[in-house]
Amino acid sequence: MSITIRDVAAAAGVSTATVSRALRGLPNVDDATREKVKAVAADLDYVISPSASRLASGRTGSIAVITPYISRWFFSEVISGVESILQQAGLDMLLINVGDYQNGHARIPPTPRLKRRVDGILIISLPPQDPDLEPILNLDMPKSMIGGVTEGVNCIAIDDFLAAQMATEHLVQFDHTRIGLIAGGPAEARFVAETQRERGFRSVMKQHGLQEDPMLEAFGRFTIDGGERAMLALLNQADPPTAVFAMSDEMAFGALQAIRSKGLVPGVDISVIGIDNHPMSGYLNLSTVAQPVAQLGVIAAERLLAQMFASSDSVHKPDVVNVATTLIERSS
Amino acid sequence: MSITIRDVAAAAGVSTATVSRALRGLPNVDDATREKVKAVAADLDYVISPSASRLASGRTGSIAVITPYISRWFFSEVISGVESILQQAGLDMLLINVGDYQNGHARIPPTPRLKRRVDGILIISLPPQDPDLEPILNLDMPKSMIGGVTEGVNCIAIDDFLAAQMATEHLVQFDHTRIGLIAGGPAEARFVAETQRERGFRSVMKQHGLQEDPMLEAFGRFTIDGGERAMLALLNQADPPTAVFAMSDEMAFGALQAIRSKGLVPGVDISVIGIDNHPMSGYLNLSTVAQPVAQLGVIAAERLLAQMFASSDSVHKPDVVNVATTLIERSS
DNA sequence: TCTGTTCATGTATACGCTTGCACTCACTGA
DNA sequence: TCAGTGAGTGCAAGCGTATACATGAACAGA
Repeated sequence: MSITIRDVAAAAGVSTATVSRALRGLPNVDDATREKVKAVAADLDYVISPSASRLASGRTGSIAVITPYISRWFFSEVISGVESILQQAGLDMLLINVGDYQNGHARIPPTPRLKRRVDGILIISLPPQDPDLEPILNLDMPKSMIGGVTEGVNCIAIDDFLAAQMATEHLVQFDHTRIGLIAGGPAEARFVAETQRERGFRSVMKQHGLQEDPMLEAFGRFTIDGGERAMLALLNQADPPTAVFAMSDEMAFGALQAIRSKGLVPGVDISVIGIDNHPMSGYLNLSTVAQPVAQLGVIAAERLLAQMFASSDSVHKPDVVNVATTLIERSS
Repeated sequence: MSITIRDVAAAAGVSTATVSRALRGLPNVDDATREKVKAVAADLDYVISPSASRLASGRTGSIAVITPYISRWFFSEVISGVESILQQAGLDMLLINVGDYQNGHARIPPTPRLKRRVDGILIISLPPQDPDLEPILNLDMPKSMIGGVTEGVNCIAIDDFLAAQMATEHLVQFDHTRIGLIAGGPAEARFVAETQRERGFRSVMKQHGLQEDPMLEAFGRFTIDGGERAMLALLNQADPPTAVFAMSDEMAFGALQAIRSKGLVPGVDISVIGIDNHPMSGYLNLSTVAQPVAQLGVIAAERLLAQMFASSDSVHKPDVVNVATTLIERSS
């Protein structure tokens, strides 16, 4: 019923081998032959059967993107960047949301879905303690990871340590001494980025001889709501902070809201700075450390492709790429 | 090198046919045999080769999700909803961004990527005039569409006409008479939703005998920036509106910003209402008509699955499902 | 006892392509 | 002239599974 490579071969008067080579752009095909085959294929509206091609060649032509969220801003931006590269390369993207169990669904281990199904894996910000992470890393195929520096894997991230330092330093330069921290969650459930940002924060505090007060630290779960609750908790203390570093802009948005709800003015009564440069940050006048989020996805995808198509003799050494961040000063 | 169904068959002392049936849960397999096969398969760490399975069965086990954007809030929410259902059903999601050319990439027609590659297609809000739409609709496989009511296709959407009426009515009830409209773009490049929302707006205006002034209408491209520019254009007129209906919350955010930048207070000097109930809307006190975005994706995916697994005798009639919306009154 | 039925299982082919290998032929340089 | 070369092409063997069909056993009913 559906037309196959044999139909094309017959119509073009060549063998199926030649059709296959002609359509895939392989060398050693006469130009005239190639054009004829292409014309016939187009005429017959023929498309290669991916299943057959994959089975015969052993290549799946698709790569898995593993992410804990799909719709959160950071992740959707990264995914968008990744997709643009994969589309150009003609690869399919298999998007796997491993965080879906957080929405009440049963957790489906992703490893079996990967084994014979993809040629490469791109991991977005999985925390090192994620139970799925190790089996994934053990799979023998090219990998690229965004945000979580891991031994032996091609990693790409901003320098979270530095970004946190920039943010904290910015607050210090306004002579703040009681500086609060809105982190994501407790240390035992953190992304690598969180840990680094905390370290950056503490290093600047220490450097300036500022006292770190556990009472000035709260968890915001990387959500707006969480940031608001965290900020309220900080504000409701006897001696609230005069400035706050939030590990993400979205948590900072919540913090701004909390501050206003107390009748205070961000940037006047309390300073707030985040990390991301979320599209809303400009409208909320939030100071932040900008990171090129979609670009992270683009670069990670490009490096994954480089691994996949690298000639085996060009020794591949996994390493870490850091992308630059920029301090953006606004009125908060 | 990699282990096949034959290895499992040999190890379990049965034929490959039995292994295939046992692992896929087909009937007419002895319980003891099935358990043994499963145990052996688990022991050997065997997973079915999707390529081979697809080739032999003719089913691809994956569905295409076609979208004009990935990272915009509405679309990422929908995609997230779709993914959760597909993951449960064990189907792969092939995400195709047909709007990528807007980012300067060459437009890659999606149709060839669909033909032998997927068992079903889920389309998110493609405008009817999109050149890719017709060839996609002509493909002979189950389809489900979100947001664009189209003949012969399973569609799911909110009642955009009604939603716009609710929004406009809300403004009218505050005795506004000069009501502006921030639409997405000009009529010749519109999503179906836009057209419906415009009709809803005009119907209420007409119903209350309010004059529609072309000078009170602007295009915001469904972005924050666009909304801001549109609102500024409206405000810079001799006789600016006293209230504005924006077709999306994100454009409304921009409008709020523009209003404040003119020293005016939203909800006091000028009322604004949007559609979506974006997560930021609460923080910006934006009145809006809420739509269950992720739910749209869930329902569309479920209905697509229903089509795919429907017995052929159960006559399938494509139709339109409307999801309820809710007016949310805030101070804007 | 015999036939018909159902269930459990095996046999063997088809799915549509890729690719190693062999072949032809024109062309080169000795 | 002839071996050597390399480009262009065809042949045919897989790739790993699904499934139509065949087989055999167990069992029921007459």
